[in-house]
Amino acid sequence: MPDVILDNKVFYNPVDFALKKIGGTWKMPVLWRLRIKTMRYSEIQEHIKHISQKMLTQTLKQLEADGFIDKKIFAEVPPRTEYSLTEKGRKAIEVIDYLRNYGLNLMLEAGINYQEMVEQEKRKKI
Amino acid sequence: MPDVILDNKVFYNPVDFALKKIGGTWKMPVLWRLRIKTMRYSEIQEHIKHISQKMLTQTLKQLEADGFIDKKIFAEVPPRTEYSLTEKGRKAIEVIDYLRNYGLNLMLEAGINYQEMVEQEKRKKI
DNA sequence: CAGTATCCAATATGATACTG
DNA sequence: CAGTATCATATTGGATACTG
Repeated sequence: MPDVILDNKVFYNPVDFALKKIGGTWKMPVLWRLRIKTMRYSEIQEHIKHISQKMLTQTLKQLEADGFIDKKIFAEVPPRTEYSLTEKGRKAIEVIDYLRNYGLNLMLEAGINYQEMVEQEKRKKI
Repeated sequence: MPDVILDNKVFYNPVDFALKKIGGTWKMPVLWRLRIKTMRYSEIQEHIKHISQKMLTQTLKQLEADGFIDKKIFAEVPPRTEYSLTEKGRKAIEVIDYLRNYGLNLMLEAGINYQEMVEQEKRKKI
């Protein structure tokens, strides 16, 4: 397999390329939240447990630069910014959905019923 | 999303779980090579450009521990070891194939015809 | 041949304080 | 509210030398 160089980065193969675009700890969680609706910065942060301001900002910046999301700034006080999926971002959702189902299967094989865990957490919050 | 803890590791979500099992730089390349046939250590190393001995050993060890590959040691001199996919490993190939196709599409959008690059490299070697 | 062991560099992520 | 800037830490990967 030949190496590919783009924007001064080296990609070893197509999977490496895909995962350098939407992989890492936070890109898929952010895209996944946006599949439902347009969200503002603080809203995304509230929805994703553990994510720091630094990583959220960095993740949003890269996803926008790579064309997966759109950013709309409203000239208001206090400022408001809204993020939404592009068509390219919506294609990525299919990949995330596929990977997510595979992950759920792997977890079941390991004896973890994740969907049930999610249900239990909902009940606690009510 | 609740966190999941298994073997002293924290997983944030199902995608995180899947990619901690078959993600990283080298696991998918190794699994992908084994989809064709059983291979020995040195054979895998020759097929995967850039991979170091350390990373190959570590990758094989983790894939075996997680049940994606089988390791068979032959009591010969010099020693011979063969690695092959398990049924779980063959399921992972489907995921890799999916991700690979997505990566090829992303590359095309970025103006990179990877399949053509692979063809050109073959011609050079002949 | 098929690994181990050790040390080092690069990158990814986190914590904290500050700002238009 | 939506960031930036800086410093610290953790994880990953690479280089090199050695071994049953």
